Amino acid sequence: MAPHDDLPIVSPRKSRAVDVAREAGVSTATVSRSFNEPDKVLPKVRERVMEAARKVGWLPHAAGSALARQRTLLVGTIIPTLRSGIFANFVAGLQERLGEEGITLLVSVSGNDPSKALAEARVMLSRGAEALSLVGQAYPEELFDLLSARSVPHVITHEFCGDGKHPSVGLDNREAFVTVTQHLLALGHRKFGLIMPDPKNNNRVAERIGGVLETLSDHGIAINAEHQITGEWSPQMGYDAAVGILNRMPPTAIICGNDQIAIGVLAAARARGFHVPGDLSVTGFDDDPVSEHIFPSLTSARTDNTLMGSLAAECLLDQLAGRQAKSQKLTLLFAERQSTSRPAKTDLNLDPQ
Amino acid sequence: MAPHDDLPIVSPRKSRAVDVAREAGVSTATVSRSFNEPDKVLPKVRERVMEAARKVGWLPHAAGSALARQRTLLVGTIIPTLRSGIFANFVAGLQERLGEEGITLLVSVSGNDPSKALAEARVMLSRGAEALSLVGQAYPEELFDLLSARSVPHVITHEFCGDGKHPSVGLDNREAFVTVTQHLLALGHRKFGLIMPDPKNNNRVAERIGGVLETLSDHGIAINAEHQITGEWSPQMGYDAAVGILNRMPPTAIICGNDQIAIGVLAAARARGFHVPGDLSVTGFDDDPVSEHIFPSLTSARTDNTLMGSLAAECLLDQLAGRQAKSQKLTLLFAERQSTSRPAKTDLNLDPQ
DNA sequence: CGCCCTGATGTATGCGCTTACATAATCACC
DNA sequence: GGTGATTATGTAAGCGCATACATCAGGGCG
Repeated sequence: MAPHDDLPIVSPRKSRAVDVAREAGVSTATVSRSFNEPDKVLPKVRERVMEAARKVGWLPHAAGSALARQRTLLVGTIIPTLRSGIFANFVAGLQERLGEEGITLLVSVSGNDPSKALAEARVMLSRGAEALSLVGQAYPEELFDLLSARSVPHVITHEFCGDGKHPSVGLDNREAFVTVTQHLLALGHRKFGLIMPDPKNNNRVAERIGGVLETLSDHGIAINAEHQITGEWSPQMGYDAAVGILNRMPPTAIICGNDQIAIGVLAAARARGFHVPGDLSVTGFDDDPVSEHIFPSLTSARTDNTLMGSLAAECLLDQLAGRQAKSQKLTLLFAERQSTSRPAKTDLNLDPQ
Repeated sequence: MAPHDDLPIVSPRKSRAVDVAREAGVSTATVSRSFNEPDKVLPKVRERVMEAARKVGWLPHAAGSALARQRTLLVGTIIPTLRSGIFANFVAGLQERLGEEGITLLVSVSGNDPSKALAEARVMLSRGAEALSLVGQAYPEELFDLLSARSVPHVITHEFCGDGKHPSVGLDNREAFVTVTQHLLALGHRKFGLIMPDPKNNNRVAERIGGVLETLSDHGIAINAEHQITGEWSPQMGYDAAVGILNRMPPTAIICGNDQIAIGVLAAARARGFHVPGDLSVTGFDDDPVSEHIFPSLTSARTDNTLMGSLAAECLLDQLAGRQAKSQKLTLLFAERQSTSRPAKTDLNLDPQ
């Protein structure tokens, strides 16, 4: 036997459509049709093909298919991080909806770094992503140029952009924090602390901070500089920030950028002997599943991130199908709980009402 | 001008390597080399190529590349859900490490459904995944057949399999809950409640339950059937389960499958007037970042899931490079906090020590 | 000055699949 | 039973890229 006989001794080369075709006694065209347009092939033949495919262990290879069909059935999403329920739920919603259409989702994380996001976008386009979902709009212009040059459908999420420059699905972040702030104002608070994530490269957070400050300013209230803290968020960061804030001239309410921070604040209040909500009201955001069950339970607000994911998917699917993209403004779900109440003493509260 | 002139009026077809080649006055081979083996091409020429690529907006198309190169640089992971910090962190770790090697991660969720997992695995192989990361081993034999038939490297995570049937990276789940149980036994508890996720199709949870029951049994202790509850976990489930358990003949300690459940249990205890840890000790698992900051802070244990992700990546990279795969048993990080203490009254505690 | 070697580039084939088109087979109907 | 319509299948040409091999240009050296 010649040594170059094509006996698959060493590495049994992965099978290809032609192997299935041979096995089933048909042409590769029929194999392809059996999988992609089953009703264009005689049931008897189709079954023979399926059986042959099973026998030789064949799975169609997407690369070949993508090339021939000019269609990858790939969609990409770029998110700041997976380490947050917000984005994890969002991705889950996105993936579930896209999966229903046989589309595979490519996920990549940019850590809120615009240039990393641009690089990731390049990778995704190179991989053949047919559409992209982006969190916010804080990206280099070049990214959008890339998309429009190739007319790649995209959607901005976690942010509702009224201007309509891009289709978007998300919350009005400013409005959301206006709501939170007004809740506290209505309870009678006049002296505030604010602990937020870093607004750098994060327009959503910037909007939220803007919403708080503007609303307070409308009521003639300013936040003392040392009562306003931003940074890399975590419960510990909330704790540390709150300790600083409560140290001197403490406010009667602290608005937190999310529940993780707020839970740290609650711990700090406890450690410093502040009673919540008697001495201090605290609000979170995102409404973590545990926030309802901790003590004191946390006043918070959220939007349905899974829904946001599926709406984003819908928006991309619409565009891929040549339909008009719908932007959607999601509603805020506000949950008032034990961590907020009227301030115990009204201090210098001169509000004439 | 003839109407069929190749003027890109309507749809400016995405550019291909040949367009770049023409623009730069070289062949497609040189274009390819400029991108993949830059030092095999004269700097002057390479720059000309890069400039041309920029000009015509060309990105290499992965499908063509994959086909020609017989290499997709794609790796897949199948996880039960993204809606859990455990898996989100794991995926993040996995992706970070693979990304360093220029490998794109394909993520899909199976919801602990073995047949869904099999389907997802098929999709991933079809997409050209060169290796797979799987949570646990509770999959149809067919899935592993698929992998071994094509000799696709894989790794089992979130579970350490001593048997060495598959490379694995994870915790010894039984041992972990033995540790938790022994902690409570050492404190003097003799009457236990157990609230766990559903062990169906989830060997990790089954092992954990086994670890608890076996350890107790070694001490001659059995858990009352109505003090042992499993189900779809959430803080609310923990709350409901605990209300049931605390209703009659309450135990002095409740072991929970994770922190979310435990936080629900804490809420139930509060609602029923049980003081934690005086009247009731509670343990969680996974050590959620908030668990240290809530009141009472929660005794919990965890493993480093991001590390697990990067070790899993390493294991796959080793196999892809033809090196030996290393299984790794991760260490348990146990955190004793306020939610556990000696039981207030020793009840019927007859332990002679 | 010619030879050979090295390094840069080009030519052309094939990766695995889909699909337009060609062909063959079947059927209805007069 | 012949004709045209209809349906089932086959043939073959790419999809965009990488790369083995061929070619060509220099350069070193005798």
